[in-house]
Amino acid sequence: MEAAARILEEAGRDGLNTNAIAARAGVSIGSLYQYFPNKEAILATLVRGKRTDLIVRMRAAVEMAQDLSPEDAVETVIDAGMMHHYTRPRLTLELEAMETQLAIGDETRALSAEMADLVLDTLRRVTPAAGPQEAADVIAICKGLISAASIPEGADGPALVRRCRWAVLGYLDRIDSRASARNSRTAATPSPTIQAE
Amino acid sequence: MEAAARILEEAGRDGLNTNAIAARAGVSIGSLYQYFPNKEAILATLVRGKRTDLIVRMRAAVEMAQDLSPEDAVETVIDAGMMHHYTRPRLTLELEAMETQLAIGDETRALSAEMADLVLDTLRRVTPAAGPQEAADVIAICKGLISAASIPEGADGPALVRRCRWAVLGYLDRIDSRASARNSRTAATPSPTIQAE
DNA sequence: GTCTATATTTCGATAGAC
DNA sequence: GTCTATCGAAATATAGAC
Repeated sequence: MEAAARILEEAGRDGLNTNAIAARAGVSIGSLYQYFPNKEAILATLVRGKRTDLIVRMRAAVEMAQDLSPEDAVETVIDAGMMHHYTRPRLTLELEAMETQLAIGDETRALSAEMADLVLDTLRRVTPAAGPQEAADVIAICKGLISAASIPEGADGPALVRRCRWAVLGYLDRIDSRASARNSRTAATPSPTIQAE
Repeated sequence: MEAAARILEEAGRDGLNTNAIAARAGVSIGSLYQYFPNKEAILATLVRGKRTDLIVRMRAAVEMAQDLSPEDAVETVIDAGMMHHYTRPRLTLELEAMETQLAIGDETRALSAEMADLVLDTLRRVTPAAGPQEAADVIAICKGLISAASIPEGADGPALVRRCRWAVLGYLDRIDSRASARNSRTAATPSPTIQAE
């Protein structure tokens, strides 16, 4: 697995083939096929490993964030997702690009659901009205910001976390305004930009 | 070009090969290679066409948005980006996934710069303190939300635009709070969650 | 269990007839 | 200009020796 990961980092997904993996691992192609039935199984194992790492980080962050203020809790969770990306950025990016072509759509959906579930509790501390849709949106927002930032490899970590935090809290604020505008007309300083439909 | 686009939509990037393109276009492989030097040229042409469409839409939206309120202007620009994605969603997704492996990184960077430039004027109407970084962030946020929404093909357009709008305006609000907190200590209701560093 | 050698397929690209 | 036929490379996977 580590051989495959290194090749992905050094040569990208175009340079990843079973011969290269076997050579990099110091075994023959025949031996490789004794441990994996085919190439896709290798990639799937790699993806699952990355996903497990993500879930572990997120669970730890959610756990740790319980003692913090709601806003700092959100930041802690964001930071966990970011560290996942920046631990091995190139590998993460390549694996993410390959996921769509790996016949493991069910696992992908399950991961999304678990991720949304994990962050939802933390989000609700800031915005009680938040639901699964908002959790998914927050994840999508952070993913978008993190991916965009890692394309030119200019990874200014702290600044990126800050901007993710702003985006997430800003988004949640809007949800909040919307929810309180719906529930009472005496909501404190409802944003004038929010319009009913 | 249309043959290649259709194959991408029907079979994805794995099913896209020069033989299939020629067959779908109703010509022989030999003829295909008289119009394109190699496969990459075909893909690059496809990507450039999509990009031109995006730029055209965005320019038109920015133009049209000038008469609207700042918030509605932002929404109009967001809507243009969304319509670009949803005109041929599968094709857009596949092309986006292929961009990174196409030796046209310069054009990609140029497009990002032009996109940021295009939206910046509109953003500044809401948040004068916005700069290139914020423009890039807003694009990344919308891209993240739109991509996430199109993975399960459940494209609820109006709801998605609304959530993009919230995310963007919420993010810009934070930038605003930060800018006014920096420029004057009498800023109206600075968010208590904003901390100086 | 691991190796070498190779079968098999796929695909990008070219040659040369018409 | 378009076609058929095919080359050549690369890559997945297997057979069978040791």
